[in-house]
Amino acid sequence: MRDVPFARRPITINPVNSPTSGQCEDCDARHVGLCDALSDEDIGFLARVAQRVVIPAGKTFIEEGDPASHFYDVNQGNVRVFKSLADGRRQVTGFMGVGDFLGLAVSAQYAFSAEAITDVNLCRFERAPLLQVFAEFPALERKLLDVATHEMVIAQEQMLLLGRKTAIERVTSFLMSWLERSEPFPVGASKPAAAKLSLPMSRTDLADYLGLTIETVSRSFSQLKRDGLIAFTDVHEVTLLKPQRVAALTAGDR
Amino acid sequence: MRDVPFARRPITINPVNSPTSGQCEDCDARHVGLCDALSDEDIGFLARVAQRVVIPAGKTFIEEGDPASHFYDVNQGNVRVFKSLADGRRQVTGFMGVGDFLGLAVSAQYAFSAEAITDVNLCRFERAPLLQVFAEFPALERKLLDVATHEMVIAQEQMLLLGRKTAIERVTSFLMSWLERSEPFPVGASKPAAAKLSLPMSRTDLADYLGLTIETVSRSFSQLKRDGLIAFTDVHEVTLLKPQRVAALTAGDR
DNA sequence: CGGGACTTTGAGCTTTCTCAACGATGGTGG
DNA sequence: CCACCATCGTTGAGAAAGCTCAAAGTCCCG
Repeated sequence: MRDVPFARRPITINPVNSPTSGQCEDCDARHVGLCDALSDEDIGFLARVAQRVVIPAGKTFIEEGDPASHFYDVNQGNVRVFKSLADGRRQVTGFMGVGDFLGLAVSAQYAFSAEAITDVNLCRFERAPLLQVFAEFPALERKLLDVATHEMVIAQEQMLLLGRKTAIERVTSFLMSWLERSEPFPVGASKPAAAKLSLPMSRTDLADYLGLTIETVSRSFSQLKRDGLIAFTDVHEVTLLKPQRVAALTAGDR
Repeated sequence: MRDVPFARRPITINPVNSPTSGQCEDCDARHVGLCDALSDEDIGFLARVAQRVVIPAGKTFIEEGDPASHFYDVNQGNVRVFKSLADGRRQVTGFMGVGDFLGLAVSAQYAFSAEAITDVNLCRFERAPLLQVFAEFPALERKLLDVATHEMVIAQEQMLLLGRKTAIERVTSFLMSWLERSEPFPVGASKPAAAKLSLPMSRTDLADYLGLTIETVSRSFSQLKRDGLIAFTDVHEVTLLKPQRVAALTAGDR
């Protein structure tokens, strides 16, 4: 399912948008991100202007420079957001998951591209109708400001990583932040034990996210393996054997 | 005036905050950024909760990790925003100027530090009162969302620079983006002639912004000088002799 | 079982960094 | 008013981290 190369599966659009909130009940993103700002009574007004969209793995659904006609909210799966240079160099600016909001743009064009890493379920919103809902529910706009602010904090952290950290620091920093995202609530456990993580993205994605080459990413992983800090069960599944020692290599903020 | 090293001049606070809009009339930031969202009639309600603050060059006025008690709006001068690692490595995440808004934070602590590059005039807002004004004037909150979104676009561009561009590309990219900021309205002139730019920040600031060392920044400038693309009248004043040829070196977006 | 895509490992190279010295500039005090 | 000193910026030479190129290994599917 994941990463079916050049899948020919078409984008699926579910046009059934009842004004009831029924369709949101079983959504993984119901209580995170934007949607969390609305009560069960109000969520229907947002759902009414939403289109459920399924994007097959590998598919580009936002193209840098294209008219910024839609907003997206991720319900399921993982997305890479990136910018490219004319000669093909690429910078992944973030990996988006459940509850993340995509497509914020001041200008009329998207400033970035977005591709499905895994098969992805999205809610797609047209610009104008969504802005109308915002006008009716200020809580949405406030939430969006929170989201944007939080993204800014993450972006600054990433600039620090890209501008000033070594390869090993970048890789371990990524592992720890990905761990945090995977386990929003690390219950108890002052001495965190081993943690298994799924890494849906390719080494290329990772390299382009960390400002490295795939070879350097691979060598960094190998070094961490040799040192007994991590172990791979699968290329896309890593276990942090010594999370604290991994964390110690991240060169965290002062 | 600029860069008085370790100035002992104290922070000046002007407590006179009349509820009239009078004090905003001659402010350089009146019609940019946040304040631009309010009419002359309404601006007084914002001014009422503002404190005018003067920060001497070199002074840190936001410290990473401190309680995020205030917001700031730059009225005059330049500010560097940065994050640091425990061992002193520093990443400047942005240079802020007139009309820029500072201090957005989701968490209770600032995620970054801010220092005055030149002497700086700020409007300082306490958290709670400002949020109240936001509640009364939704246009402010919307504007803030625009601002945050725009900052996100700039941050993504900077990640691309830090992760994927060469030294010369970083320096020329910086020059062109600084040029854009200095001349928000490049009237006419399809063939832009030479443009003189003020670079208030130090080479260290620049290096920490571009993810380079000061030596590499210096060498890049020297190369551009040798090639006849730029010329320095002063260390902090550069003239782009061939803006288009400089632009050609930036490896812009595809 | 074979082929293609992805990942890992190795060897040599390039860009940028580090260390060092020199030069310029501006503020201060004699 | 000028000389000195501290700070900042420039230039050079050698070192190193990470990149490029190459080849071998792995895994998933058909």
